[in-house]
Amino acid sequence: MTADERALLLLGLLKTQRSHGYEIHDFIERNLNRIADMRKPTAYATLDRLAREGLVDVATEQVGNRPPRKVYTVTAAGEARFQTLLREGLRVTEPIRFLSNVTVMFLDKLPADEAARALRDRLAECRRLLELHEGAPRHDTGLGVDLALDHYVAHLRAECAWLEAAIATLAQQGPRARAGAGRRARRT
Amino acid sequence: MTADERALLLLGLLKTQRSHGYEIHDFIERNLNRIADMRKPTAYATLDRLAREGLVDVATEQVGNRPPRKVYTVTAAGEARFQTLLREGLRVTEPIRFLSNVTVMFLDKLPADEAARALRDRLAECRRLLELHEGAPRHDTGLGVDLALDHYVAHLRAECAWLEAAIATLAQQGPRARAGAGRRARRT
DNA sequence: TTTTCCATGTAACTCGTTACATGATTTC
DNA sequence: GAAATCATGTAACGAGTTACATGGAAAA
Repeated sequence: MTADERALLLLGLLKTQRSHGYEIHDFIERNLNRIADMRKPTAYATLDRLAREGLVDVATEQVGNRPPRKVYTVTAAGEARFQTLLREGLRVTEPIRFLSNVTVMFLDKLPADEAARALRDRLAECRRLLELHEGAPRHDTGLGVDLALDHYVAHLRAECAWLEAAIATLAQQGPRARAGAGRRARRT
Repeated sequence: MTADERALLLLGLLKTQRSHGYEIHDFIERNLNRIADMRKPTAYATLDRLAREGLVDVATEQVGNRPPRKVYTVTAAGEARFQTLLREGLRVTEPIRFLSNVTVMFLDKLPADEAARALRDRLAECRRLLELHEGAPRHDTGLGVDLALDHYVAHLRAECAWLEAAIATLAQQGPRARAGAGRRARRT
């Protein structure tokens, strides 16, 4: 998980609901453990950084005799940054890796047509790679390497299939439900 | 890529063919770029570490007027470590991630029955996770999070399918072709 | 002639993790 | 009374990346 992915994640969560370090870290650990993973000091440090960059506002709140909380709210600049990071996330292509789960989880925060275009681009790229590797001549590098390439191709196929489904889903839901409709469960 | 994965990768490659830093890094960059990714200083540093730990032997060789090469060979200890690392790699389960590509590429270096058992275990775990997430009640966390979980499930499915195929492949090839049969192409 | 290749590294920098610190409060 | 929860961090450590250094040879 890169620094940008962390910023994207925290901004996205805070956008939906203002929160403080302890709670947001807890939420990620409990509900998003299959999608993301962030240690506590990293969460606090990232929030701090976001505040220094003016992407979030801080307000100290006291509840009963509990330790005071630093509650963060996304600023206009933060909102803008979120949009940028989300768009950048859609362009990232690293060897081995596919679309970042963090990017995916905020796809509905993008205008439907833009998300659709980005996903179609990824799909095209994905299919290109698939063609490239599916029938590709294997260097005589051993059965294990072949299995590893199969492994790669298998996940490439999964990515393609998911992209197709995601495009369809967004096409249905996108035009109706507008961005910002996401609510996340908090025991609060 | 963890330090263990790097050690596994280099030991595995050196096992097949003795080599030096420049060549081995070049090989990874050219032929394994979909499976692994290692910077040059990291490659050199790792080789150095392996040497200090007695897992490889070093021999300086001169070819013509070229800069001298430090050619590495796997020792008995290195062979043992390779086996350990490979077995450990099969047990690693991290959130988000699946079987490491580096582990996969050396699967044929394991006794067929042991590899089969490990893969069947992974398959069981994979199916368990799939059941857990496939029809799982989605917290009301927004369309994007749903897509991210779909994404996870899609790759989980791919992993299951690949595991089944890999088990079948190893069952056919394993008993006949013995370990150490891997050859990798070098322009040398 | 300039660029790229061969071949090995060092140094500085960035960054994240682990472990620790603090202190009140609630639960077992 | 002990342990876990709430809440925020600091400090030390380890580890990897980028940029830089060196220097001859071959290719463009």
